[in-house]
Amino acid sequence: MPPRKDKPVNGKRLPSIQDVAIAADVSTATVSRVLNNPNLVSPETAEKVRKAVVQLGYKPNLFAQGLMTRKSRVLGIALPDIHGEFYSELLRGADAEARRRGYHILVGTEARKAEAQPLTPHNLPPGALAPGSPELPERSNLAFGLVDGLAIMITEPNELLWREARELALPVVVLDVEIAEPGVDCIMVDNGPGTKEATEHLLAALPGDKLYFVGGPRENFDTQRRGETFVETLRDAGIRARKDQLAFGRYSVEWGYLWAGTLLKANALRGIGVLAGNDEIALGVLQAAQDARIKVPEELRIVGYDDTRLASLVRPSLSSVRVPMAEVGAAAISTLIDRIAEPERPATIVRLPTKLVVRESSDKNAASGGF
Amino acid sequence: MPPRKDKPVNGKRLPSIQDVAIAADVSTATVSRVLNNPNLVSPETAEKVRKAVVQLGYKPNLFAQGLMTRKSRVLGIALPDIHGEFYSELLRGADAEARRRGYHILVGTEARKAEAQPLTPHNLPPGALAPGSPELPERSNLAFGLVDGLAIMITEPNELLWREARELALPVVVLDVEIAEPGVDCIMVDNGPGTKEATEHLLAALPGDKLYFVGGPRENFDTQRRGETFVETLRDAGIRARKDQLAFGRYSVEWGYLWAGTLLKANALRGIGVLAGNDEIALGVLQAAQDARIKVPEELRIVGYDDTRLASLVRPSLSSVRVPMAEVGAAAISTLIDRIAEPERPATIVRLPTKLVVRESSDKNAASGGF
DNA sequence: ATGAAAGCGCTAACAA
DNA sequence: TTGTTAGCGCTTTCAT
Repeated sequence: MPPRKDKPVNGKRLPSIQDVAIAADVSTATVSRVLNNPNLVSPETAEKVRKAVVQLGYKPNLFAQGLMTRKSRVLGIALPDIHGEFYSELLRGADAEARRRGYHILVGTEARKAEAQPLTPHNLPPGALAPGSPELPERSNLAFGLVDGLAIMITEPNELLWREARELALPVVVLDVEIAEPGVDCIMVDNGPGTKEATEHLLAALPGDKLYFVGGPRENFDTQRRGETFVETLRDAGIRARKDQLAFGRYSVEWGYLWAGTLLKANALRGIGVLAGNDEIALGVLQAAQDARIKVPEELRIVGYDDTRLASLVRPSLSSVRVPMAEVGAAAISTLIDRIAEPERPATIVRLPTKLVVRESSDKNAASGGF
Repeated sequence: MPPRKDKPVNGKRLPSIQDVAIAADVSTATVSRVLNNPNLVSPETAEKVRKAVVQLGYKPNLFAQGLMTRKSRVLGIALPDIHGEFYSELLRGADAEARRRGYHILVGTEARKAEAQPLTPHNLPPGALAPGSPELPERSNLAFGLVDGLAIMITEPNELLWREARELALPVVVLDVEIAEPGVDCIMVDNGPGTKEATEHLLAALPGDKLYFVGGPRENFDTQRRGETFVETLRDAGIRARKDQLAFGRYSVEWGYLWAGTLLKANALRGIGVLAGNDEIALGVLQAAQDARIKVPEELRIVGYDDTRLASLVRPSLSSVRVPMAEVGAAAISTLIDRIAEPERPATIVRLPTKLVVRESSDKNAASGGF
């Protein structure tokens, strides 16, 4: 066995499997076995090797390992933007599940704009998104090559992101949009139950024509689905929603405040009920009401969405539809790992339920605060 | 040249540098050069190669690349807990800076408990933390081997985490604690200015003996430093702080509410000023005041800390000391990348300033809201 | 300017 | 049970 050439890197050379093999007086194969398939090695040899491993402080080189096994135990997760409470919860759930199963998480923010060609949200026919244009070899923004799988969240039509992900020969799970492609699992928030519950909750106190849905961006899938369910629930109650009962804007306090302002001018903010697209919008409406001395919930009932920390911290506390973001993150990772283990299994769709949490902003008898 | 063995992985085999070389009718070395040192190759050859790269959709194998170069362009970041607005801001700043400089981020939550041996926060003598005990080869919780550098945030004494990081032959930058170790850069939040400013702001309206500091955990470095500066500022104003003017608990609304409750019982909540250890604590105090019909800011002045989104969204809006978390994250990444490029340069300490943002909770004339 | 060849550190047949 | 050997896909001398 020729002696290893000593090419020190960065000052100190880390011990390689060779060093361990020499120290333990065995072959590298045996060392490898001790680390990966201990049952193939006699207890005595294994012990010898382990001692050498500890003594030298040997850590397998993950690049070499990855080169051989094509596995890194790293999962990529691409979010539209890691801003705010919302995504941080998702990331938290994802990270917890990942570490539980011995994986690591590589985060990637998807900063690019949505592309010209919109992606149809529902039941996309397989192959419809097949690579068409010969893409330029631009440096990809996710370290795709290093990850064993990829979870991508698509909240708005974004063909480019999707295509890029699909061209990879990588297990992919998609969050927030249903893709009917074999082998692609989806994790969805089922906005239905929560939205229905919230709308009915408001209907219990107010006539259907006094109810408003104030959503986020019109392109946002969740806003779309929440708006639809809102309309359906009204219809089920015998009310056909007017166009002005649905509004779309942004997921921000400002937009909620603005929207409330326009109703205020028309003297129409009193005596109505509002289902907001998220908690920030709801808060904007709430603040506008407070500034106009309109009593919440007596004169104006408000229900937010997402049930972020904000909802339970403001006064009056905000009724809100709880969206289990941490669970979404965890489910994504869990599903991804399962698919890696079993690449050919049929695509699954996980649907996580939403649920109304009633607080003061829609019911003066609701328990205050949140603690 | 013997033909490559075709061992398809996961269905499809990705093109290797060999495939490109064959397609372009050059050697693999040339392909490599085109990708890494284009100036070493004639324009015509380069063009040929590029065409083949695009046509085959070739992406270099990052494991093989890492094995050779010992670089992955991935940076690890270990946070105590990725909960809440606070860390999500940090992560956001870090991710933005990382992608700006062509790196990716691997997140790792440090879930382990603080160890028995506490880590002295300031001016630790070099070598004091040298590896002493022969650690068990437990599976490390960060994919250390895959990252080019590591940013770790240490908010409380935690020798184990530190030692583990130091044993790696990895560039390390430490957040939130000063480590006097050669080659280790530190990113610090300079609590001084903001705390001083906030305390003086309160002193302008109230006598020093009516001021209280309600901190987070006693072990938390930031809470410690904020408390100290609070005391110093009072001293500079000629007031010697009583013990009961400093309180320590947790970084939560509940703790703030609780603390205010005890003062309330003693009928001592009116007419005082409170500097809270973070915004949640401040909010707890605020809510207690509201529940007790104590007017803020007229009868009770409150200043929070961190200036999270919460501060500008509650009513009355919360004065708060702004902590530039996104900048902290960005600085950590930036410093880390600089050190990777220049491993031997002297250790630097980056200090990011804090600054008081006055809102309604401490000054009734302050502009409302935040938008 | 280009190619041949030697590994980087590891795992996995295949032998023994 | 263990060792030998052949690569994984890439970069990088060293020749040419």
